[in-house]
Formats: sequence, C-alpha cells, structure tokens
Amino acid sequence: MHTSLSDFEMPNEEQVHLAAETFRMLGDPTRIRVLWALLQGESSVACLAELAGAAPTAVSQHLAKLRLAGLVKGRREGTFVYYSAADEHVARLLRQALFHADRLDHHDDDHDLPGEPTATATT
Amino acid sequence: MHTSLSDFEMPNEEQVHLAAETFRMLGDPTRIRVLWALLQGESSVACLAELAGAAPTAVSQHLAKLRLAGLVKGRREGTFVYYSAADEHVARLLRQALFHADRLDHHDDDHDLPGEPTATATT
DNA sequence: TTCGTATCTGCGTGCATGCGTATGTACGCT
DNA sequence: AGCGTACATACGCATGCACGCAGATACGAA
Repeated sequence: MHTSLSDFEMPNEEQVHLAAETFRMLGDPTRIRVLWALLQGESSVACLAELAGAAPTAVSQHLAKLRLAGLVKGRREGTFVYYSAADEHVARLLRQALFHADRLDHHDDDHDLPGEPTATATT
Repeated sequence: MHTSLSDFEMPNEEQVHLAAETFRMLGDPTRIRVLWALLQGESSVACLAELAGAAPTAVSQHLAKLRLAGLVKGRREGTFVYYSAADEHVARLLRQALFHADRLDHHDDDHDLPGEPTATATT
C-alpha cells in the first residue's frame, strides 16, 4: 500500500545514535585538530594542546570525550599519558572529510532553491 | 631529539572548519536518517519526514541546513521539492560511520584509564 | 480570484556543548 | 615528608542547536 521505498531498511536506532555520536565528536575544530595530530602517531596531552593550539585543559576534556566515544585510547607512562587513535575507521573518516572540505574549499559554495532564491526587493 | 611530528602540517583553518561543519551536520540522528533515506534515491520532504519518523517542519529545517552545507540539493517539481544527496562523499562518510557503528554495536564499549578507572574504595 | 497542498521561515524554549577557572588526583624527584 | 609536573575533574557561563508552533510563501486546481 506504500510506495516503492517501503522495502528498504532504516538502520537500527542504536546504530543511528552511535553514528551520530561519532559524527558529533568529529564536529569540533579542536577535536579535529587533535585527531589529525594523533593520526601522525601517539602524543601526550600537552603536546596535543600545543599542536592544536588549545589549552591543555580543554584538550584533556576533549580527549576524555573521545575516549568515552571509543575514538582514542590512552597509554600511561609515568606522569604522561600518550593518546593514539583507536582504530583506522576514525582516520579514514577524518581524511575523507578533510579531503571533501578541501574540494569544497576550492569552489565557492552557494545554494538556493527554497522559497526565495535571491533578494526580491519588488515591494 | 626531534619528536618526528614537528615537521608535519596541520590542515588550514578553513578546511578544519569546513570538515567540522560537515561532521556537525551529520551529528544528528534525524539528519542521519534523512541522509540515509536520500542514499536510496531522491525524495520529497513529507516522504522523508515519514521515513525518518519526524515532523515535516523539522525535516524541512534540517534539509535547509544540509543544503547550505552543500550535502544535499533540491529539485522543484510543482509544489513538491525532491531532495537528493549532493555527492558521493557524503554517502561514503555515512556508510563508513554506520559500518563503524555497527562494529561498535557488537562489542560492548567501555573505556577507562584516567585518574580513577572504576570505583576504588581500597583507600 | 479563492482555495488547498507542500514547503519554507521566524520566534521561543529547553537542552546540550566548548571553554575558562579552580580544585583534585597521579606520579616522580629530592 | 614536601614539592612540582602532567593530567583529570567540577562548576559556571556563554553559545549553539533541535524542535514545536504560528505565519508566510510557492504552486496547482477550480
């Protein structure tokens, strides 16, 4: 009784939420920089902070979230904690997004089609 | 005595922000469902709303954001507006994230190492 | 024109989030 | 023991976001 798209399956709610959480974690400039730095190899908090150009405290908080989300893991060595990317999926997602951003960066993006495409000062 | 990561380049700020915005757009369950539905082919707002299990108004707002972010494009046909995924990158990112979520879903994820892993009442 | 449908947009609310500050904890050194 | 470093956590604030609601707009039909 439905249309032709009633026979495809929507991902489970759990998967959707997990994916959303992952994306949300990646949806922050500081975290992106931290992750990007981690793609080059493991690093300590202070080092990541400097590389990302952020305060160590902020980076620590971000790393805590990333750890809870399972995107990074930390190894303790003395007073230092060396973080590294959890798996290769994160790396791939990040690289693809950066690549995509790189492509979008070259062409200026402008989109319309809704109610009123451009300014209509006809009144 | 070089850390071996002192000679690598951080992505431009513009790229980082672009990527972050893209990820932020994907960091919402409703938008993920909408995008996922769009991966099966173009669809109208009301249809997407039903597929995503959300109100048409909310979906319209999400689509507006996705359009501004360049992730989807809309084609007008009469009173209907048929949306579709803008390019294959979005599809790939979404699929990878869902796949990743699928893998995380199977193993229960629990992480610790910070100050106090679990409740340590040994003191 | 007057309707009805499909979609868009502005406003307000409640909730989440990033960051700074301050404090707490873990570890090494003397 | 005390002290300092590296990191984690708690709180508060300002910002941003998703959603519901109401009104506006675009298009087709009568």
